[in-house]
Amino acid sequence: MGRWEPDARGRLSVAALDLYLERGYDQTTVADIAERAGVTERTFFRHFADKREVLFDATNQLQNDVVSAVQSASAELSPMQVVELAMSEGPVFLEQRRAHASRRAVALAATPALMERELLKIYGLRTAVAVALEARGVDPLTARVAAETGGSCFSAGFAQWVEAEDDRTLSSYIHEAFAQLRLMTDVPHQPRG
Amino acid sequence: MGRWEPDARGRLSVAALDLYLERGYDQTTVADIAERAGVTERTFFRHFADKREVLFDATNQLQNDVVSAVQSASAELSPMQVVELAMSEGPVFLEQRRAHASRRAVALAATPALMERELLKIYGLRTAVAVALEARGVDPLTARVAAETGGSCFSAGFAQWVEAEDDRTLSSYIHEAFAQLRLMTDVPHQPRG
DNA sequence: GTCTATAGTCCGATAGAC
DNA sequence: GTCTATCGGACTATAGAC
Repeated sequence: MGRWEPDARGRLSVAALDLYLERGYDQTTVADIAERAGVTERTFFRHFADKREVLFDATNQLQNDVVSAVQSASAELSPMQVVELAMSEGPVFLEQRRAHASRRAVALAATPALMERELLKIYGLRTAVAVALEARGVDPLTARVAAETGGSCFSAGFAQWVEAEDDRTLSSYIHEAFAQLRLMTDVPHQPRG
Repeated sequence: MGRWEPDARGRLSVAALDLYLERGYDQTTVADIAERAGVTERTFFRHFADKREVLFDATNQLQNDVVSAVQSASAELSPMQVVELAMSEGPVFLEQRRAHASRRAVALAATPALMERELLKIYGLRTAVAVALEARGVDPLTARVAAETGGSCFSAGFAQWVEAEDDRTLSSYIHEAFAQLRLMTDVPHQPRG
């Protein structure tokens, strides 16, 4: 056993979310978070670049998993099918963390500064998916639109999952959003090739 | 003529973009911007809430115009058609400002802090469009997916417009993104209702 | 227009694990 | 010895309070 309690990073993340919910993001100082986690302010900034990043460890993992899913998807699938598969199978590790995701969503909805960071992360995810599609030989415009709209379906599904109080999986909500998108773009007035 | 040069707000916006491009966002202080605009630091914060907001006057106007277009669209159009119309006709005032939009895009791409704010604004736009669709009687999930994916097509089209060096309109790029989306979701393996 | 709190950076010091 | 995680203090700039 070392000089310090292990997992300072994890304690900082927990303390930060709790405090953001208890008293609000603006009313929480980095010193408050560090104190509750039993470390100093300086340690906080060695683990996290800023006061927002402390809530985004899982989001960073999400991007890795989704991109991996794109890369390992069958070559026979269309770009949109690849995106639907990756966006629904990549985040399986979140299925067991719905309560935490829900509390986190409350903090994000209450704080524009946190929502900004969330949106930047999702934007990074969309961009990474577009790059991964291009690496499969998909042309740039198709890759961009597939990644963008796929990200939209992920966001819409995720938002419904954290708000709902049933037992449905995140994956099922994401598939539902994709299905809704197919229905909506399949309107009678639109000509098809 | 008053005691001060008119349009301090406009001068601050121009000075900020120029400085962000010249020396970078992080290397530019609010004092620098105020000095170049011929006002005090205090005046900057009276016009803009923070150092990022100074680049987003046009984005705020964009939301108003797009929402108005949704509200005044024909009742016979499908939700997706309403969104395509609003997303392509709302931003007509940008057509004459491509050079500025392009310079601004360079600053955003180089600065995550500015990109965060841009994404928050676009998120606000999507949300406002979803609300406007619901006010037309569209069910919430349909409204959300339509607004999300419509926003994606706007972003994809806008990104291509600022990067391109041809004479095509922003509107045409946005329509192209919507057309691409229709093609992509219209794949043979997908069952249709 | 002045004052202040706090975010975030940079310098280095310390102590255990290997 | 090297590597890695902690801590201390000084410092600038943002942003809000008075």
